[in-house]
This record gives sequence, C-alpha cells and structure tokens, in this order.
Amino acid sequence: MSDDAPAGLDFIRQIIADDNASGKHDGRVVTRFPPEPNGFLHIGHAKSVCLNFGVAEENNGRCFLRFDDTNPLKEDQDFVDAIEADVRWLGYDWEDRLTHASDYYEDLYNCAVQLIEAGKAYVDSQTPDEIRATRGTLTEPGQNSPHRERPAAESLDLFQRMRAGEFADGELVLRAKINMASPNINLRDPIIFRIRHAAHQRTGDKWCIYPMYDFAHTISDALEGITHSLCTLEFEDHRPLYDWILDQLTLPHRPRQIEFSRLNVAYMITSKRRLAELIDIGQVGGWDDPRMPTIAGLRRRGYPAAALRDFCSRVGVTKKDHLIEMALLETCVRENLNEDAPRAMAVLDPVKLVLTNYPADQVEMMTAANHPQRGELGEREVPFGRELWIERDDFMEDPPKKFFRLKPGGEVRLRNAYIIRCDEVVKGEDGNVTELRCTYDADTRSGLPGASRKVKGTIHWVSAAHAVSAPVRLYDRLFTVPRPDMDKSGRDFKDFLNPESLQEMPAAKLEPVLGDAAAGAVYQFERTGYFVADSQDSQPGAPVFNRVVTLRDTWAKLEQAALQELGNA
RNA sequence: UGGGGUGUAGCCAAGUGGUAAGGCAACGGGUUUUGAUCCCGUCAUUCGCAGGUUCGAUUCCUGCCACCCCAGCCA
Repeated sequence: MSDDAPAGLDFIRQIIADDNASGKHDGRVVTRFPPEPNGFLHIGHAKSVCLNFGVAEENNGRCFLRFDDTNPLKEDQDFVDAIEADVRWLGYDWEDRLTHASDYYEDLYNCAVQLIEAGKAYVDSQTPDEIRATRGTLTEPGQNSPHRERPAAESLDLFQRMRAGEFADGELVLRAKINMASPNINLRDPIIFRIRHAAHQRTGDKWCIYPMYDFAHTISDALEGITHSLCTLEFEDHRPLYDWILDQLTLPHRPRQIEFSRLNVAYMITSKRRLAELIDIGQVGGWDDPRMPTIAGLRRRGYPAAALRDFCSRVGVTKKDHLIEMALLETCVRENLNEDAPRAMAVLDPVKLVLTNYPADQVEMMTAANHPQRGELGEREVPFGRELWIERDDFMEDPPKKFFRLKPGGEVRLRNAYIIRCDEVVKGEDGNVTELRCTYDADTRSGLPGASRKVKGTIHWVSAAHAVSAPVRLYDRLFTVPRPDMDKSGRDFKDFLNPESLQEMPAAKLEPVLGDAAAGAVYQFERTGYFVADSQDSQPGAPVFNRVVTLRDTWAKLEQAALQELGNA
C-alpha cells in the first residue's frame, strides 16, 4: 500500500513475524474485524479494518468479517448492510468469510453447558441491583452470590429452562464462577448469558437468551481459528477473562488477544453513541453527513479510500494514547487527490468584473489544461467574455504589502486568459463592491508571445454569460476543540459544536464543464480546493458540490500570522 | 487508597546496551499562468523525573511523577 521505505514493523506485525518464524500456528495468520451492527463504522474502525485485513494480506492469511451480534436490542440489519458496504469500499474482501456471532449461538450454548457441568458456571437468581451491589468496588472485593454453590444439575436445569423461555428478562443470569475478590473486576463472576425476550435480526425468535461479549467473542475467535485477535486497549483487562474461557473449554484452537490503542483524531469524536446523538438532535443530516467521521460520511465528503488507507498506515500501531492532528489526514487526502483530480475554475463568492475594452458580443474559447503536471489528462475549452465573475477575496481596495491579487490600478493575470488592469471600483449603497471595471491587454492571451509578461498574481474567473450556478457547501470541523469528549470541566461534547461546520455558497458560479459533473466525481477548483459532486443531492446536469478539503494556503497563513501580530501588539 | 496500561520533538513514530530513522507540522530557499504541486535545506547533545549498574544506558535495575482504561444483565 505504501511505497515508503519500511520503518520497522509495528509491535503487532512483529509478534506475527515472530510467530511465523517459530512456527507457532504453522505459519497461518487468521484475523477478524468484529463490528457490532449498532451504528455506522467510523474512522477508528477504518484503522482496525486496515490492520486486520492488512496484516492478513501481508502474511498470505485470511481475515473474517464477523458481526458481533449478541445484543438484539441495539442491533439492526441496516447497520449490517452499511458496514459491509464500508469495508468493501475501503478496499477489502472477506470472500466467503462473512460470519456472525449468532452463527455460533448453539455452540455458545453448548460451551455454557460444558462450563456448568464442570462446576465453572452457575445460574444466579439475584436481581440486577443485587448483582451490582455485591460486585464490590475498585478498591473493595465483591461478595459471593448466595446461589454460587448451587449444584451443577440445578444450574443446568435452570439454564435449559432459561433457553426454553420459562423466565422473564432479568430474572436469571448465567455467571462464570471465577473469583469475586479478584482485583480485576472482569473476573468477579462475570455474567455470560442473559435473558432477552427480543427478536434478533438474524435468528428471529429462536433464542431468548443471548451470550455476553466476552463469552461470545472468545469462543467465536476459537471456532474460526483466529490466530491473532486484535482489539483496542480498553479490552486489555478483559484478556484474563478471554484466557480463562479458553482454559476451561475444549476448543479446536487457541487464539491470542493483542491490544492496540484506538485512533483519536483532533476535532473528531468516535463514539457511536455520541454520533447517533448528533443525528438525533439534527446537528447533522445522518450517518453519512459529510461532516461525520464515519466511513460513509468521509466517502460522501469526497475522501478517497486510498487516502484513508494511507492515513491509517502513516498513523502506525502502538499502545500509546494519542491524538492525531487533522493536518495529517488532510495531507493524505490532498496527496491522493492532487494526483488525479481534474482542474476546473469555480467562483465561490462572486463579484462582477467588466472588461470595458472587450467587445460586448465577443466570446473566445480559452484552452485550459485539465492537470498542470499530467498532459495526458487533456485540455478543455473555457468560454471567455466581456463580463466575468471573480472571487470577492481576490480583490482588495486597500491591500497589505505582498497582496498579489487585484487592486485599484493593479494588474493581475486571469488564469488561462489575459492580463487585466483594474481601473474603477463600483460600490453599492452599503459600501460593498458591486463591480470592478477593468481593461485587458489583448497581447497577453495565454499561448501568445505577449503572455510571457510577468505579473505577480493569477486569479481564476468564470464567464458571466456561460456560468453554471450550483450550490456549493463548504465544510469545516464539527467541533471547536480538539477533544470535545474529554473536557475537564465536565462540559458536554455538544457544547463544543462548531456553528460554522457547514457554510452554503448559494451564488457560486462554475465553468460549464462542471455542470455535467457526475455524482461522486472530484475536481480541483483551482486555487480554492477539492470538491466532489455530492452523491445524494446531485442530479444529472445539476450537481451539488461538497468541499473535500482546501488547498494548502500560504497566503491565508500569512494573513493569520499578521492578525496574530496585531493581537499581540 | 485496587487492578490493567502508557510515557522519544508541536503531532505521530522507529530505535531497545554503543552514542536519536522516517512522516506530518513549522521555518528558510528555488521552480511555477493554481500564493497549489514539485524540488532543496533547517528543525531532539537528547529519549517523563531522580538515583543506580556499566568503559558506555532512550535501551538494564530501583524509586517517583503524569496521563489513559475498568465497578452494563453494552461491545
């Protein structure tokens, strides 16, 4: 995926390489990506997808896409479909290895029976409150359940009747018998099966008892022959339970769990619960809103899958808590898009410019390259006339030093066309510029010898007579602080929403080719950024554009530095 | 004050007993009809802190400090 010189293997790939060298699994590498279908995948999942599928690919191994569907109350087939689409879009293929924890419900039940018969699990009749109250705290041990020593035969009978539907939700629970005094709370007789009279999206009403994560996940790993079960750090203290389960049961294979730190990107949140909340309150349009950190959102935003893969690879895999700067993600996107995106001109915030010495009825077709570095991408004709739209930002009446764009009496090049001079500034009642009256230098048309005359600035434009109008949306970060979910003062993440995360440009004027942009097509609007024709809202001949990312902008940086200077003075 | 983790530049991240890779960012310079791209250069006498072992430590030992995770019949 990356052609960069390999910087040593990350610790997981190192473990795998060592296992391969020692012949631990006869050289087999089997991994799995195990999402719960209770929401859309986000950028953090992308890291896990790339790791699990990537590591398998690199070692001629296999990777399962396994849905961890053990909680019918929260899960939904729509999420299953979305997750499959996202993984596929990211560029990975699970071939025939699409599985579900629910595929193993019968095995899981049998494993539970095995545990009960071995005296390693018991049915507890305590209420949820009692169980919570006797679990102890971080510093105090828990107390044994009064039913802990219930005879195996009795537990077995109760467990069978739990399955048969004789009890209500919460009435009974199956617990592993480990150690209520363990300093690791996960080992204090964890619940492994609970009653839930709820229809499951795959098994329907067949079951009314459902396994808990630790039990289902561990055994699913073993049944699938997973060699390296990669998960995030918060499961680190579940590993003793994972290993305990493997120790008690007769399973065909012994997987190993390895934990790595989850991906955190500044100004983003990756909590499905919180993302769902943003949708509920109407802050965003849905899971695929272009501002969402979901795979679907990033895709709709115009981020290429290859850029996401590159990002995950550049971020690395460690056990360190980190906060990746957005700049890295944006660099990956720009690098990818710069390669292939055809260039075009679009004026986002237009102001009228009239060439007073240009014939009113004349139209010239200007030749423009579709890519400055890749001639093979061809050229196109762009109509030019007496009245043009230019970017409001590209004119300043009283500019600072080093402003290379248009100013009264100043010259600038119109990209792919002529050098012009600004003669007159027309303003409205409110003092805003309504029109710039300029003259063009006929000798300086692009391609003509006179074009070699140097002027400091080049600006983009669109012929007013030929302009296509289209909605353009500018997106910015959803939050105003790097860690909206980690506020020390206890404020809610919603308190940090960026009111300017979406800015609509209703008057944008595009050059004609852009009017035919196909949904999903990405262009570089020269000097402003990369834009994608929205996959949902674009109609044939009537595109709606989303800004993917801005171009790197040295001028904006200078301006900001100047402002900072003023502020400090 | 229990248990489990983690601490290498602004942000990531290699290195794990022999004297600090690489990327992003930043900053300088060159090319440029995108202030884009591209190219060149600069950017840790130092590896959370304090001791110790050693000819020599980011790497080994001891102590301390900081941060993250865990008390769902969620995953």
